[in-house]
Parts: sequence; C-alpha cells; structure tokens
Amino acid sequence: MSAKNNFYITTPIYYVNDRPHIGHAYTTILADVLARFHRAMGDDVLFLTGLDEHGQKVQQAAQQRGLEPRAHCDELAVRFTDLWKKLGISNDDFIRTTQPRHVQVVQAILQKVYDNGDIYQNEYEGLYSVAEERFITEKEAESGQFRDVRRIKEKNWFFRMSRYQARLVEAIEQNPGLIRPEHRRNEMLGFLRQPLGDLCISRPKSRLSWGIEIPFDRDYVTYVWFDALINYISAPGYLADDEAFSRRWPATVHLIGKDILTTHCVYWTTMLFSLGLPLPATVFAHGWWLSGESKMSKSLGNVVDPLDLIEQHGVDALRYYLMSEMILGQDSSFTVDNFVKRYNSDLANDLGNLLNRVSGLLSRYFDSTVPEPGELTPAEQPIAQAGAVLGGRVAALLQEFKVDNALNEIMNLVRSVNKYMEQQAPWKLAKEDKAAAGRVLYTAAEALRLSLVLLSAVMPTKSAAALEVLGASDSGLDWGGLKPGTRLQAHPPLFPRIETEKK
RNA sequence: CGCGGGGUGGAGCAGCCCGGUAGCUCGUCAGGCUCAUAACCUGAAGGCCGCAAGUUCAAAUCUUGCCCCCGCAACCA
Repeated sequence: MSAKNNFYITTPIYYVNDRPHIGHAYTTILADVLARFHRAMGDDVLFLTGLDEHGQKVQQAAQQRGLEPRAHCDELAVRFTDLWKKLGISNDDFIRTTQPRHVQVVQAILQKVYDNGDIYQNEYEGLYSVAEERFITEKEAESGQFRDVRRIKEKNWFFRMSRYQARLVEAIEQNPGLIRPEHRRNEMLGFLRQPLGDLCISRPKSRLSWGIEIPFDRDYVTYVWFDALINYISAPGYLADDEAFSRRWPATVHLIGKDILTTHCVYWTTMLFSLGLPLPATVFAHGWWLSGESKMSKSLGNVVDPLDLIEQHGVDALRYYLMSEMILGQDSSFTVDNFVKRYNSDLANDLGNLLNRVSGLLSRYFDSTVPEPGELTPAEQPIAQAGAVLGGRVAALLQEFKVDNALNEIMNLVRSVNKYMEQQAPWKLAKEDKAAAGRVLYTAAEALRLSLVLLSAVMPTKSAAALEVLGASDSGLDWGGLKPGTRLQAHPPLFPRIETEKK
C-alpha cells in the first residue's frame, strides 16, 4: 500500500449567534473545493467544519429567544448542516464544541497547560460595558456605541502567551508559507513587533455560565476562543486516538476569514507551542464579500442569503461564481448583476453552449456516438497540448489557493475550443470529409471532457451530469479519456441562459 | 514619521521582483458565421499605467517626495 498524502483542511467553526450567510458559505465552499480536488488527486483527505457554541453571545441570543443555550444551538446547527447539504459540502466530520469528545479534550488541555506552568491567576483590568455585560476594547469604547462603560478589575486565569512570542516570530519568519497571503503575514509580523501580553482565558461563572468549566477552578468557564481553537485537534483525535491524530496533525491548511487572523496566528500557535505540538502548515486568510460597495452586515440589512440564489440558479452556479469572482486574499463585491453576467458568459455561453454544439453535431452526423480521434493535425495540436498540461497547471494554482486563476485557465481551454470549432467548421466538414469532422468533434469533446473533470471540484453536480452526457463519468486527466464508439446521452441545456430585461 | 497592502482604458484584474511592442475577462461599436442556449468567431474604439522629480539610450516596471483608498493596532466569535 502506498502512503497517501495527508490533506487535512479546516474551516473556522462558525459561531451560532446567527444564521449562516454568504460569508460562511464562501469559506466552506472554498474548503470543499480544495478537499474535493485533493481527493481526486488521491490524497487522504480530512475536511473538518463545525460550530462554536459557547460564549456570551450565544448565551444572550438564546436568552432573547427564551431558549436554553443548548436548545438554541441545536436549532441553529440544523440550519448550518442543512445549508451545507444544499451547497454540496463534502465535509468528513462536523464538530460542535458542546460535544463530549471536544469538552473532554479542552479540559485535559487546560489541565496540561496549567501543569506546564503556562496558566496563572491574575487580575484582569479593562473597560467593561454594563449594558452589554462584557469587556470591550479601547477601540470599541471610542466608538461611543457602548453605554455604562467603566474600568473594572476581575480575578481571572491567564495563559502565558508572551513566553512564546520570540518563538512565534521565528516560526513565521522561517516559514513563508505559514501565514498567507503574504500581506497578512506582514500584518502579523508587524503586530508581533509589539510586546505580546498574556491571554485571559477564563470567565467567571457569575457573569457567564455557558462554557467549558475550568478543571482546576470550578468558578470559571473557559474563554470561547481558547475552547474553540482546540477543535482543530480534538476532532482528529488528540489525546483520544494517537494513531489517527499523528496521521492527521499538523493540519495542511486552516482556512479563515481575515477577521480572525490574530486568533489563529497568535493565540492558536502559542497554544500549540505550549502543548508541544507542531504548527499547521498554512493558515490562509481570505477576504470578505462586500455587498456592492459596502460591508455586509446585519445592521445594514444587506446580507445576501445564499439560499435564494441556489433556488433560482442552482448550487453549482453559486459555487462557480463565488470561486471565480473572489480574487485571492482580497475583498470582492457581491452583486446579482455580476452573478448573472458571469453565469451567462462563462457557464451558459462558453461551457454549456459548447456541450450543446458538440453533442448536437455528433447527434446529427455521427448517430450520437463518439467518433475516432484520427491523426491529429497542426490544428488540433494546441488544443491537445493545452488539455494535456491543464491538470498540472490547475493543481499548481490550487496549491497556491489561486482558485480564480485556476478556473480562468480551464475556461480559457473552453474558449479556445469554441474558437477551434469556428475555424474547423465540422458542420461543413461532415458533408465533405467525414473522418476530418470526426477528428474535430473528437478533439472538441475530449477537451471539453477534460475541462469538466477539472471543474468537478467546483461544480460537482453539473460536471457529473455533463460527463454522463459524454459517457465519460469516471474518466481521468489523460488526453484520450473519451472512448470512440461510446453513445452520448440526450440532455437539456446544462446552464440555461438567464434572461435579463432589456434596458 | 506606529505597521502593512493598494492606486493600470467604462467595470474587475494581470504585468512591476529579472526596466525595452501595456495583457485578460466583462461592457460598447462594426462585421462574419449559422452547428449551438439571440449563443460562437473576427475586428475596432477607448489608457498621458495616482501626481511630481530623479536614474537610464529607454520606466507601469528602479529611486525619492507627495496625494488618495484600504487593512492591522489583541483578549469582541
């Protein structure tokens, strides 16, 4: 048995104080695309996502709804898992921080870190908002959005994060791939130029009861982030299944939004240092979806619900749009207008229409059967060559998280096939030189097949459907996967054009 | 001088590290084709590459200064 490469990818575990929105969907789809691609390449994949269920805001959200926190979480958990099902998410595990398997590990880790001497008791002093019942940051206080702010002191437990600052800086400097994209890495290095304080990791039960009890002090529960981050190791079996854990850890990539960079690059890494565990290979922070020009936020009421688009145009179209439109590591603007444009030009006009052209011509002139490829002429060379190397190019780009570039590469092949069809005009050739027409149609169909195989990670449903039309369901990335003599299936348009009203 | 990223035809991006015809997708206009989902193909218009100075035979690309936009500045998920 050959050892398969471990590919362990995580999304953040989502905080259940609100229902899922496009941001959650994006991160999870991105992880899903990478997971599917690596599975197809034969890697041993663990794709983990889940929910972060403890903490103040969950407690408050539950209270407002007149529910017990657990009942509130259970209800929202269904919303998330339902959405993942609709989005075609192929996660291998789904962790909830209230699960015993997680709680046990968190408590064991707290004890372990405490025994290491990395946890100590001290007074926490900070600005406290009586109205919000929580500590707020200087910046939040300056915003003037909090009433009854006063400076108070509170006894708490602290994690000796400062002890690992030098080691962390060294790790980041020595490993350019640890934090990506690069400007986020710079951001963290800049942040770490300041002395790092210790992290307050407890909350007194008197003001927050919904959390994991600290094993050596029952008057406190664990600060949510200390609890939540541990999911990345509790799920694959830390302290529970050594064999499985050693196979999985360190994670290949933690996929996160840019808003939780510090928690992952500073809190989490120093926690791992304290535990004596290696750091993940990569923490990748993507940008945000903006609604037009402005940030998407509940208070602005401009949050896009992914479900609406799925119902209207299908999951794969949404997945394709999100993956192709978001430029690596940057913010992107989400508008229905852009969605429609991209759908029509890429999916309907270029890809779907090409399938129609090819299958229509094969139906008319070749009795819906894949013809013989024949001898390739100089006209076919560029197509065949591009097709042969495309898989490698896509893999290399995905390695760099350049999903948008990878999709563009694939669509370039599709576009070049449309061009090739125009130049070769198999609908004319069919009447004069049947073999030549067969060669052209075989080449076009084969390039299309390859494109579809590579698009499978992004559009699993539509790609599978189209490959079935070509009778090439489980074909690979080598040129020539399409077998002459195979019968084509009839099919409706793959991506019906979205008709927009004329202006 | 807190740290960092960015300003390229109407929109979104690439090119900048390793100076030398400014590229791609969408949009606009014209033409072609007619196998196809009014789809496809070809061509054109449209840019003093944020501003200024410098280095150089030559700068979007290197140097300096300035202007503007954005992110970070922790214990909030």
